[in-house]
Amino acid sequence: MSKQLTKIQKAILDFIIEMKSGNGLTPTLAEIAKKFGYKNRATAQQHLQAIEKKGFIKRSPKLSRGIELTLEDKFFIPRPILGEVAAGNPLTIYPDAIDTIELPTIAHMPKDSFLLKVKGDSLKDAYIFSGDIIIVNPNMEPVNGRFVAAVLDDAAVVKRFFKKPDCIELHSENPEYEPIIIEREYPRFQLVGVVVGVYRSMDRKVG
Amino acid sequence: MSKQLTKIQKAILDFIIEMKSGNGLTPTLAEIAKKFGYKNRATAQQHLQAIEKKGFIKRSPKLSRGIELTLEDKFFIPRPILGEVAAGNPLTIYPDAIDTIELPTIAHMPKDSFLLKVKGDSLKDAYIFSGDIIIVNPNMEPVNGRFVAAVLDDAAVVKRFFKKPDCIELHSENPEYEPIIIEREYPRFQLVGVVVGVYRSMDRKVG
DNA sequence: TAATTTGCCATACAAATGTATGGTATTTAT
DNA sequence: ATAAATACCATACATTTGTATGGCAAATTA
Repeated sequence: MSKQLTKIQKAILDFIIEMKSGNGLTPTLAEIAKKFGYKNRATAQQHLQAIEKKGFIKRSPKLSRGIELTLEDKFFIPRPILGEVAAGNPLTIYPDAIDTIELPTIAHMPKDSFLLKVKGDSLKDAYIFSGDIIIVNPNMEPVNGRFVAAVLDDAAVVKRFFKKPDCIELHSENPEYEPIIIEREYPRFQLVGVVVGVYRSMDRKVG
Repeated sequence: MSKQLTKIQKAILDFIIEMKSGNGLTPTLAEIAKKFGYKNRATAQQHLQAIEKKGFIKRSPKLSRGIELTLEDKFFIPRPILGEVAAGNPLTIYPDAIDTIELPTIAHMPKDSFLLKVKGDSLKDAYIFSGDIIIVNPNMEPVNGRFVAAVLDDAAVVKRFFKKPDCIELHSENPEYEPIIIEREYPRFQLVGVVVGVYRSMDRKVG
């Protein structure tokens, strides 16, 4: 493998990854320069040359936003995990990312969705296991029977959503857990989003 | 919802999606014009204006490659699945896509990776279930114990890989299935790639 | 029929973009 | 101690890019 990146080079690479993960666009030289307070694009350009020389990116000459992440050939882009959830024993959601998972680019998420890492086996009846990553979309209308992530008394849970005429019910897959019933105007409940997918990295031993 | 797209407008939108799915970059006006044989960018620009007016894209003014797919928040992008695999009863791999999966957002598909759809419950002991999508990386060196996809007598299988001094063994997770032993130079065996991840869309009812 | 939309052309322009070259100071390696 | 890499600056240039304007023929809609 090539040499290591310097601190600044790594920061720039992180910015590129962040941009790409965010809006899908790789930054231009000007955007990099602005982000890091450079007074001209040449500085950014020289950093990119160094990063490319070390093999972390590949640039298409003359192509705007033409930075390719060599990392992507390894298929993974690091993404922050916002918290851990357990359907049975809710865990606290952390304000900042508690961990980073490398999600394959193919499992890219809708712009404003986020990731939660499942802890414990309380979702195993839904075929979701400890260590799996769930993708949560906060801008999706929940439909009865779908899995949703919700915050309840400052803890995060993942359960099936059912809207009843006068309340909302959150069901566990495991019948041993009683459904949680949310009365109208329950102040300490907030729906976070709909679970749109599950991803499991296979580089660890499963089973 | 807005009006429908014309044939040409749809073709341009498809091209944008194709570009974004391919290298992650949304095309410039010049690239669209070139693709469709226009002699200037203005024509492409006018089509984009029409497409935007109908609500299918949103453009960031002055930003190069600044086309956003409005679809992103609402819909999912279809992607080809190259075949079906079942660890127990191998199925034939098809030359063309047999189906499509709807992956969240315009996922950037790494160039040489591909998807296989799992059929049957023979991988259930590995926590992979019927309907799950496995992501296969053909350019990765298999390590003992990892799951690999392989073609054996024109059928695809997914099994754990073990390299022994004089042969290769493919193990099922389910002990009822006998390990497949590949002698050296077995002509009808070809390793396809390493399973790097599993993705499960949650828009269907699981469990 | 008249009005609008569609689909293309040409030209023009300011801003953005990638690139090249040369310079300076500091840090790191040899 | 000398060389190389690092991290910034400044300036300059050809292309690329998004945008605007005007024109024209065909198809669609009112």
